Parts: sequence; structure tokens; C-alpha cells
Amino acid sequence: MSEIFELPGHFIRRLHQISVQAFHARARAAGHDLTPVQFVALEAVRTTPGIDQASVAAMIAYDRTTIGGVIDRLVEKGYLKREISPRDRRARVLTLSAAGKRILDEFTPAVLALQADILCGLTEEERRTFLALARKATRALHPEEVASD
Amino acid sequence: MSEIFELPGHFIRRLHQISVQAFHARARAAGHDLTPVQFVALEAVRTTPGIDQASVAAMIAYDRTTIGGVIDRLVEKGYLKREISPRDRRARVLTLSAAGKRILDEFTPAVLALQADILCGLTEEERRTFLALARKATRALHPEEVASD
DNA sequence: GGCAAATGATTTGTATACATATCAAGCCTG
DNA sequence: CAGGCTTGATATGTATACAAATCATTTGCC
Repeated sequence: MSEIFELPGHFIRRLHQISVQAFHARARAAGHDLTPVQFVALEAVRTTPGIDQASVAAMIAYDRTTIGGVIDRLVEKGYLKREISPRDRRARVLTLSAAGKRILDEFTPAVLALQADILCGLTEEERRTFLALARKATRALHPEEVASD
Repeated sequence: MSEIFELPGHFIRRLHQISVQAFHARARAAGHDLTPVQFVALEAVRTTPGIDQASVAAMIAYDRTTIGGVIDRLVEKGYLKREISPRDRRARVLTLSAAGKRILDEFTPAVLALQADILCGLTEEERRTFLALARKATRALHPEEVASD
């Protein structure tokens, strides 16, 4: 078999795919239609109400254009309110709606539980090691983002 | 900061994003226009000439619809030949063209080197540990695929 | 041999993902 | 305070990703 299929890039892609599928499975089971990106965008607004789109993109390391579309759909679904900033008429200020708050509260436990689905092939200790290494590799390249906790 | 940003799913997404960006950077530097998926699809055909699209999808764990489009673009670029199988008129038999062979040969060293770009925040030993855990987590869920080496 | 189930591929529709270009508004320096 | 640079957002175009439906063919089972 080709060595290409044994490289980090290949397994990272597969893990991402597994992770997204696990999310969709949990969402479907809970009767929600959130995607992983939509969920994390809502979470960004929850932690920083009144944040603008560009700052959401920076916080979760997404492309601005992508976030524009994601926010569009969240506004359409009624989970987010988008208003022109009084301080900067270019910016769109985002806040959670009541429905947005509700779906976040309802779904967050499932998202926490889902992490074990992704790494179900690993022991508890291996999961901790994996998480620490994944975190270190990511932070090495982007130390500033979602800064210190 | 929200705990959501400290979960495996978040770091896996970030690593995938970093991995794809590293690929594009190397491709651009080499003057090629291959994407990660296109590269791995070519590699699948190289290891199994005459493979059909569904088998490519199974080998690299992709959706059939996605692979259809990927193959379309590779055929358009002249890297793959697609012919109707003489054994099964539904299936499309894939083979590398001379240009496809050439670009694979030329670009494979960069793809191997690129793996270190992704995990440049880790030591050699940490990279090995990470790879082993990523592999184990993936294989636990899909033991059959790209089977034993 | 014939018909139902399975399978390879494509079509359609939605949602990322991101590069590039454009527009509007704020800033900054001379 | 004016012109230039920067920045928030949107528009456009390409490429994944995948669900669901459809079509053609083949297989399997009686």
C-alpha cells in the first residue's frame, strides 16, 4: 500500500471527516440542524456578545467570506441578530436571539459528549496525549488565536 | 475562554485547515495546481491502475459524488484517462496519463516533506506519537480501509 | 431465463472553504 | 483636512463534502 496513506495529512483529514460526521449524527439525534461551523460561530457570539463578523472569523480561525455565509444562515434560522454597529457603520454587530441561546444550551452537552465518539479507539490516557499534542501543534503555528484561557 | 475551543474536534479542524494550507503552499511553490484530494486520487490510481471511481472513493474514504467531480477535473487537466469498463458498462476505468505520472513523480517528494510543516510545533518523538494515535483512532472506526500495508 | 435487489455513476441541492475583487467607511499622516 | 491606506463586508468563482434521487447495468435468486 502507498506510503501516502500513512502520512499525518491523511489521518488528519480522516479524523476531521469522522469528527464532522459524529457532529451531524448527534445533531440529527437531537433533532437540530446545526453544523459544526454554525455551532462554533454561535459559541463565539455567546462568549463575546456584540462581536462583529471579522472578529468571529479571527476567533475561530475562519475565512471572512465563509463566516459571512455561515452568519447568513444563522440569521435566517433565527439564532442570531445582525445589526449595523453604531460605532462603525461598516461592521455588523452580532447577538444571540432567545432561540440561539436555547439551542446552544440544549446542544452543548451533546457536543462535549461527542468528543469521546471521535476518539473512541483510544484509551483515556491516549486521548489526553492526543489532545495535548494536537493543541501544541496548532498553537505553535497560531499562538495568538483564542488566546490564553 | 470557552471550553468548546479546547476540544479535540476544534483542534482536529484546525490541523486539517493547516494541513490543507500547507499543501496549497507547496503546490504553489512547485508551480502545480493540484489539491490534496486530487493528489491522493491520482495516487490511488497509481497504486491500482484500472480502478473504477467507486473503488477510489472506498480506498481513500471519500464520498462517491465528491470523487466524481474530482475525477472530472483530473481528466480535464489531462492527468487521468477515464474509459468505460469492458467488464461492467456502468463502471469507468481510470488510468494515469503520462502527464499524470509526471506530476505525481515530481510532486510526491514535496508532499512527504510537507508533513513536517504541519507538525513543526512538535519534536520528532511527539510527531511519531501523534501519528500513531491518529492512526489508531482512525483505524478503530474503519479497520478495513487502505487495509494492511 | 426473468425479475428484484444491488451497484456504478450522475444530477440536484446545501454547506463549507478560500482566493480575488469590489465597495463603503474609518484611520492616519502630512 | 485631504488623499492614501486600512479594514468590515459582500460578490464572484472554484473546489471540496455529502445527502437524496435517478438512471443504467449487473447480479443473484428462484
